[in-house]
Amino acid sequence: MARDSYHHGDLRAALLRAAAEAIAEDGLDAASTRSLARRVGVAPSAVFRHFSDKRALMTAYAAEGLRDLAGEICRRTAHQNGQALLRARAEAYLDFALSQPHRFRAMFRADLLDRSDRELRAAEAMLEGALGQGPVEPGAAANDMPRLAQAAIHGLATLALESGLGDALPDDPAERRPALMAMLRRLAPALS
Amino acid sequence: MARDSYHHGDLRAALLRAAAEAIAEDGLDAASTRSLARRVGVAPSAVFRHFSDKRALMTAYAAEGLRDLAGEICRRTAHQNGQALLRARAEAYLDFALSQPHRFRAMFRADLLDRSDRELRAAEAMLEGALGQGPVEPGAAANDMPRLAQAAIHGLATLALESGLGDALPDDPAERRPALMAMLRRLAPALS
DNA sequence: TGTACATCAGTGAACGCGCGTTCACTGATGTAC
DNA sequence: TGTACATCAGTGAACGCGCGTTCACTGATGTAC
Repeated sequence: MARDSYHHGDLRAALLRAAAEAIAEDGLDAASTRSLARRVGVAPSAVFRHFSDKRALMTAYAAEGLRDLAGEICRRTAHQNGQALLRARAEAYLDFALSQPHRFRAMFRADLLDRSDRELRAAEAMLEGALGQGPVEPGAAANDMPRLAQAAIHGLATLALESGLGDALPDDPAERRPALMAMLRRLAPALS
Repeated sequence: MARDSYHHGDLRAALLRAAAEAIAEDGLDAASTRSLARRVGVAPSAVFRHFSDKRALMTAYAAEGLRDLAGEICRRTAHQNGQALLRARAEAYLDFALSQPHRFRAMFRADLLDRSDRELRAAEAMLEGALGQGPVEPGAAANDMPRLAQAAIHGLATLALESGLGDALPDDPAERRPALMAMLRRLAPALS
């Protein structure tokens, strides 16, 4: 991790870690290739030895986020069924968005990402998988309800982050989560 | 509209019009203060005679968008009731997002806006009003269903714009609207 | 085990860029007498 | 109606900035004999 020699060891991973830190602290604009290089203690040009361009870096960063979210959802919905499964899934999604807002935003900023990237597509598929395994009997017809549920939760999360819910949401950040969870509880039955 | 004299006439409005055009054509990054000044045919510094800073300009731009969306919703839901009202509202919201994606994004980009601006807050209230007058008997208890419905539709719109719906949505843009409307039709009953 | 050499992962300087914003200014406008 | 003057809305030059990316380079690494 520390710079033990001329060669870094794993600069690629270090840059992604730096991006995660910088973005968590100061938002997406803090993730310039130069500032990340600075953070890691490396020349600006070194970045391009590991990423073809800035977009590639952001894409890798976003893919990691999607994978993490998918993982978190799987973890928190394991051994759950029916209504409880849906609720646990939604809560995991919302918690992720609320606790890592900048990261969450980056994951859905098409303008920053390379949609054709294989790693990104795989990560998206992984998230879809985590969201898709609904409480549906195997063999039943394709069901897009999980997707609608995601849309609803995604909208709730996005609006909450961008203060798009107006006075439906308390200003105090500490009270936001409970308020959102309450809304969620009302929403969940409608989407089962 | 044309520059008929040394004084512009209504530079403020002209700048907002320029922003609308530039953003519609080339996205949010195209709305730098300098490029807007260029577009209008005015010195870069002239912008700051009408807006205290860039954020103020973007805020005015977003407020206009929110008002337009609210207006559009009102227009298309007039004389509607019950299930039809909900669907018309959702369709108006989705159509706005799909037909003016960059503009729609700007309206919900908290990082670009001054949330405390009075004009913006008024515009938000206007949109809430347009969304809030649900099919609820007057005198009934406060109902946050309209907000949940907005969240669902907002999520659908956002995910569609950012290609977050994966293969649930056709690649061909022309087929997207019908596909989304179909999803909407399935969603609407759940939210009444 | 020791040396020669190809490969790899960095360096450092430079490129051109457009940005947001400021300042002292000047030309146009409209108002008061 | 004509003139004096305050106000207003522009100009134009300059500021400092950080950005993404390129290039020829060099020092470190690991492999083959």
